[in-house]
Amino acid sequence: MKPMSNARGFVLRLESFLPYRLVVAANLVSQATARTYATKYGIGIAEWRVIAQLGEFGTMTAKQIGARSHMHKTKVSRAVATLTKRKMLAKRANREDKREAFLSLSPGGLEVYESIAPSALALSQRMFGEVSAEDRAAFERVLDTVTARAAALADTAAELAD
Amino acid sequence: MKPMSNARGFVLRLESFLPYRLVVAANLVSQATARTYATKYGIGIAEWRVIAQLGEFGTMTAKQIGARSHMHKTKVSRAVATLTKRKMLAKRANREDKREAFLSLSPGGLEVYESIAPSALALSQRMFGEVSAEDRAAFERVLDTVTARAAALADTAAELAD
DNA sequence: TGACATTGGTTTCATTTGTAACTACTTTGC
DNA sequence: GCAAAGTAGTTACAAATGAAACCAATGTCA
Repeated sequence: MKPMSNARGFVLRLESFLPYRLVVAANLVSQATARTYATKYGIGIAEWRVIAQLGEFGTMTAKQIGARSHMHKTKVSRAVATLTKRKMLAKRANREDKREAFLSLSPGGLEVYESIAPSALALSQRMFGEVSAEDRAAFERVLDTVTARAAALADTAAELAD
Repeated sequence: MKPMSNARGFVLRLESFLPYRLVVAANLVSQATARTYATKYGIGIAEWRVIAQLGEFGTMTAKQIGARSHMHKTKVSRAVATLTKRKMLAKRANREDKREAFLSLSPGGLEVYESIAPSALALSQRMFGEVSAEDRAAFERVLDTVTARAAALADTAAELAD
């Protein structure tokens, strides 16, 4: 199938359009990851992210989790709710500010973390293992700048939206 | 906030975990893009992708669009439906196979394409413009391998799921 | 020819998601 | 000390989404 050239002779090639390719790749990664977590551990991505944050930092408020993991606060709220229901989280009230609560992994949650984390690394290895160190470094640089730029753009676009 | 080390002394640092960073970056890009398209042209991402494909290739079936754009067939179906409702698409029956239909941009649809495409490029420029040519090349290489690997993994995970 | 499997595409249904409204609490400014 | 504004987190509601059932048409193969 050849790209046709249209009235203005202008063609946007999606195949080489970076934002598009980035999103497609991420969707596939996300899907593969989700499938693995779901089938092996019966847990969704949002839940896993909460566990991962708490596994890494020990104790956080829902707000902190949301900020660090770039998740919407309702998503965090629901993930926390289901994890609490499954006894994977410990909630401790904050005396100084009763609106928020300190969250951490329960022994059961820690167990899940300890068992998923290595398998997450293995999965990552399967996806990025072949990539050379230089390419990986470049990849990270690009991700950094793009993340920053896109975040800024998303904000300004959100303002324009009103 | 320092990462704590847990029982096994094992810590997964999400900040430097590539799949995670990839997905976060893509979400931001996707959000920025969606916001822009929505506010400026009143169109969603799925609809835009259909338009982009048809703008690039002229005439395709829904199935081809789905395959090329990595979209679920129901998503394509719905996007096509709303675009048809807005008179941006022309549907032509296939005599040889009455199940499928040939889709292409109507004059109105072409107009939309012609006006969004440059602005999409501009948006991409704003996000990737600062990236050096070498880094960009490396970035594309990594995207290629990761896309392939993740697609394979998503498939096998799907099989395991049953 | 005619049963059976397959395919392109749509629709139904349950789930997921984000927006907005809300509750409970805290901070600010007077 | 208190009204107004702001914040952490939850909930209600509507829109988006994917899995599976479905329909019509085509292919297969005996």
